[in-house]
Amino acid sequence: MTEHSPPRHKRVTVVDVAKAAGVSPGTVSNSLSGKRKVDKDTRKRIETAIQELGYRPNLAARGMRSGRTNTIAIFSSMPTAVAAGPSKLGFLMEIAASAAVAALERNTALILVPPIENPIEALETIAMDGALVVEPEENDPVLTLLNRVGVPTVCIGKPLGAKTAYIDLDYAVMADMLIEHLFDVGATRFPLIVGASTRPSNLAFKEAYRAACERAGMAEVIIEVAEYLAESGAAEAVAGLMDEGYVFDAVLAPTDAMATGVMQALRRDKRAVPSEVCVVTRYDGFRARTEDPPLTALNLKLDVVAALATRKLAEIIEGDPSQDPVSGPTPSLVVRGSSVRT
Amino acid sequence: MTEHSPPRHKRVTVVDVAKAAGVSPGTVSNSLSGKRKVDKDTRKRIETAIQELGYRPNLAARGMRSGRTNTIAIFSSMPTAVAAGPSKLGFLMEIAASAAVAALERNTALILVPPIENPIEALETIAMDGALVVEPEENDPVLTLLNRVGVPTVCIGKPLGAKTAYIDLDYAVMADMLIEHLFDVGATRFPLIVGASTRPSNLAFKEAYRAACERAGMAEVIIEVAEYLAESGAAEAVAGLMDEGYVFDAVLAPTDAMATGVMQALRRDKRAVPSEVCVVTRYDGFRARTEDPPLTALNLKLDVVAALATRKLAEIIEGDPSQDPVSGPTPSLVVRGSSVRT
DNA sequence: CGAATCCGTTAAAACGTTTTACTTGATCCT
DNA sequence: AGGATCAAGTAAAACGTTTTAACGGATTCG
Repeated sequence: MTEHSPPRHKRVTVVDVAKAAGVSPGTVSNSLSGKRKVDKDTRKRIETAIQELGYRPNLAARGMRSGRTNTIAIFSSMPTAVAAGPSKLGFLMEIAASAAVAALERNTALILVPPIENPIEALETIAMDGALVVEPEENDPVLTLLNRVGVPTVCIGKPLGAKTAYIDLDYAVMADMLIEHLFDVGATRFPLIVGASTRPSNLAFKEAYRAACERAGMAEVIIEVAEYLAESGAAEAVAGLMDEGYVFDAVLAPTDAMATGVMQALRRDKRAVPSEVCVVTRYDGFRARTEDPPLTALNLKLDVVAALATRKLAEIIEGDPSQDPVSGPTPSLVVRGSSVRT
Repeated sequence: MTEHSPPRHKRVTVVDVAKAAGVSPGTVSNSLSGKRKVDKDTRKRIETAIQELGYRPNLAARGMRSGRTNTIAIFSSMPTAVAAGPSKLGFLMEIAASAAVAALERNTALILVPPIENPIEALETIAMDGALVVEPEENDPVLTLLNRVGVPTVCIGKPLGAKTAYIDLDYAVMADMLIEHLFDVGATRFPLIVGASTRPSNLAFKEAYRAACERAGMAEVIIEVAEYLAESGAAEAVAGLMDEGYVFDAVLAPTDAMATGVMQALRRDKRAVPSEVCVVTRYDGFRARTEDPPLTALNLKLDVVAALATRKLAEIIEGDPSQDPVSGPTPSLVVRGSSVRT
């Protein structure tokens, strides 16, 4: 267009290909999409014409005609997460990365949508067939907007205050796995250090922990820590416990940043991990792996979660009206040095 | 919209709006785009019609007509990075997150493209006006493909073996900042632990280190570590140095994973950081921040880098033929416990 | 043998915008 | 007053596909 030297090749279109192959554009389209039968021989001619001319379909045109954009968006609080520190970022990104792969396998592109003041504007800016929302908050504004506008949506983690298909991450099972493990390695008394918000995972952990205490006749010690000061908050909490003379032989700290804080506090008090105190956390991210000793955690199989979500979304886009939740994969326990003597 | 007994609302189009406002479709278009003057009064009527009908433009149609998709892609080796561990992932994602924001500010969506066996296929699947490539390798296949097909491209970090616009990350400056800092805090002898590949950053660090040795009359000790075993490789390297009786009071380990390895080795040998040995690294990511003590590093201002890259790409897409590199922001030193007594 | 079915193909209609080339009436100069 | 400029708007073409309805010819069926 604006080139001064290069004689801009006009775009090669399907009609050019059709001419070259001596057929009609419709046939080329059918050959490409496979929606209708086309003769072996003509298909070959079309194929070679495409090669020769270097034809590449115009996706916008295709999208307009078919009403599909072959694009899904993932709404993530990424930049927030960048600020919030790498563990949340890691979580989001592990999902985004896997979702991108899963989407591409379905010939779909994944758009990264950062959090925005005015999400409605994003919808007029970004073409999408559907949306993925990662761990929506209660009455998530983005989610309600998507619903209102009628964009097919799948949440990862159960949305509170909105009905939408979602991948069910069973926090209760996660909690039980970790708690069982602690009992298995001989723990008899341990507090739960948990986020103070009403986020579903927090609630589930509290409930599971209470039930376990009930069953085992263990004293209940739940400490709620404001989420935004996860690390230091947890460290203080544990330090407080020790000051009070509370005796414990393990700590259950589902949020990994809090687990890091717990480890700091223990180190400062010269409590050996795991010989004196075991520590376990939920998300097996960077923090868990690089602690010293590394932390026992759960493999949440986020790649599977992302793939499931992407598939479900594709189905809804295809017209499947079912809004039923899909259960996520069962996590597996990754036993590390923080809960077992090597 | 989402009704289950769906009396499927036909899409509201620009002609519906035009009818409602008593004008022609063209005028609606002009009003929306602002490309031509339209009367204050009519514009208002159009505005209200849009509100009333809930009109939302069909981006595919718009894209087809205008030849723009308002979409850029970021090619990243993300899943590879997931596998490679969180520091590389963090680096990529910090950039992706910021690029997403910068793009959205330009009414552009950012597509996350995972690495693929057959990148050519991605181009027929994903509509994009341009592409961002993060730290391309030498003769990067994706990059050459993009160039061949004529997709406007901006690299982050200088591409070797391809001419494309890029954001120049000045590794030499980074190296000098770290080296100067070490001298400033009194270091007199330190090795360089560096990746073995020909990646530009590795070369720049080696060169800067050599020059500094020359200037300061310091013995040159460069240890190259295979990148894929960054952490353990670096740990072994440092252990080896200590075994040989090499005396040093600091370590320059630009790759953060290697810095982590260095710290491990020092801990094992009971060398106190920073009192006996200072350690510095380049990327101020999660690793640097969570080491104990946390590592002195550089704030690379990746958000600025991403914004610059996005802007440059937009300019090229707009038709600016200049392929000149854009210099990235000057990093700033983040001094932490690993190089200074608190 | 005539009717029905099937197969591969095609011409033309759509998809929803933006842009181009024209209109129309008003305002401006000398 | 007569032409030129201008402002605001319009009708229609164009963008590159996919899809629909129709078509001729071959095959099958009764």
